[in-house]
Amino acid sequence: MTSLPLTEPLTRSVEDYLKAIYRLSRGSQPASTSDIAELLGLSAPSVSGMVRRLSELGLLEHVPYRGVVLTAAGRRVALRMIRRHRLIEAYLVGYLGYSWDTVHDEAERLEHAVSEALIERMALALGNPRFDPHGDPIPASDGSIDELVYTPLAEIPLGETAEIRRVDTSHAERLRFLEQAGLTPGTKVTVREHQPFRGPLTLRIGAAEQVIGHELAQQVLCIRPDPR
Amino acid sequence: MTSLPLTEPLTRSVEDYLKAIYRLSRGSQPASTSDIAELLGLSAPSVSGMVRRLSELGLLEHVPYRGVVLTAAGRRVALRMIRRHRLIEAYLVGYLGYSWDTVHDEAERLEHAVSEALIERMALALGNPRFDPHGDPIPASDGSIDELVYTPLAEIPLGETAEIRRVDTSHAERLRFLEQAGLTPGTKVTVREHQPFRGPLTLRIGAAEQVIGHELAQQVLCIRPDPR
DNA sequence: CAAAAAAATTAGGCAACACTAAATTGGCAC
DNA sequence: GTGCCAATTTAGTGTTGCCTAATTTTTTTG
Repeated sequence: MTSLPLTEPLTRSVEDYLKAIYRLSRGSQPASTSDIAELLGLSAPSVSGMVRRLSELGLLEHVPYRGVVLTAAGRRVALRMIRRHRLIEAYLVGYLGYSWDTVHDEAERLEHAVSEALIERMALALGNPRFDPHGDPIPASDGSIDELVYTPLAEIPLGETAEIRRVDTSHAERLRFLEQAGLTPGTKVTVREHQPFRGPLTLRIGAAEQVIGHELAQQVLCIRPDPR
Repeated sequence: MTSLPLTEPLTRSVEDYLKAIYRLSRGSQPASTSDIAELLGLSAPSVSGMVRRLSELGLLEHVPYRGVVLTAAGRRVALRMIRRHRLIEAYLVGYLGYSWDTVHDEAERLEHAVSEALIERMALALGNPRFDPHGDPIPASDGSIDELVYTPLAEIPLGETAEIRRVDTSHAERLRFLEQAGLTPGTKVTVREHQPFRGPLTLRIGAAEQVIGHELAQQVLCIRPDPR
């Protein structure tokens, strides 16, 4: 069975739902109505209604009261949106002087308006990058994506040096803090101290020391020099 | 009386209506319902309905059965959209390798999605251009625009040499023809022949000769070396 | 200037998407 | 295993923005 070309143009709303569901069902857990509502800032009944429509469109499968999983067609759309979003972010930072804490909102709107042709031109201008400014992988045009497995900075053992590869937040203030602290992809950090009970970590970054909270350190993803 | 800040975000539709009405009421003629419908590809009743809403929002004034004129607030919105559209066109041609016949559709979608900040960054990258690739003037951020008066190529007297400054169409095929014929802004052309009754013109462009129809020649706008 | 044609408006609907309030279902505690 | 709480769905509404059909107004024309 070949995948249907999916001719009808999708609305912004539909694209946002699919993207949200994709994010929520990584690990192939079904996404729950309330999680989707939470992520999109909508009421649960709105989500219920849209979920029915999307399942009628063949973009997802819905088991009532159980949750929602994307179909292949739905996943294709979601990955296309993620590709657009991340390439737009990369382009805005690379060519238009945006900082990594301000690109998200702009990309969030542009991703729905941009043509396939424009996306490919941006990709070309950037040299087909594989990661966006936050270190998030950019899906290829065929929908393939390499989700690498990283270790959260919060879980790096005391004394070890790790290299930051990805920052898993789009919250502007956090990103600004991280940048000012020097905690950006590509940087090497050593864990100097780590208070118990989800307490703060003290890091050495080059010559400087920096303290950050446990929660934030969960969102800073690293590779370890000798992985275990 | 100061101009109200107009806080509410406008929809794509509203922005398109205001842009269309602005275009139609140059020369300060009121725009008719059917002209708006024609330009936007909508039915007349749809336009009637939207016109009422827009007049309630204070964006235009409507005299029933007579037509529609933008208010200062409406004109401000229209000019902002036109600025966006033309800057986007200029940017896509200047930085992303678009040709002048393909930028229109892309800009038509992006103009609704782009932030003020992004527009200003594009303008900066381009060096605050005053004209887009078709020679259309780009309104300044304060809404000022210099609509220069040009002479259509169709009205240049026989034997005279004129310089093309602007091409008044967004029709892709026409633009492609004009480009291939060498009839782009900045080019000097001499009118060699002009058949009567809106017949074709024969032009000399550098060393080459080119015949174009009267209708198209109406859309190619020029300045005459010694105006009259 | 009256009748026909053209233009505009009103009336009545529909689809997408959001909401709140009310009903239903499922899982867990006891 | 019954009862309760949380999650979910259904019911009923509102807004935007489009449509067609019917009506009204304006313009044109013989």
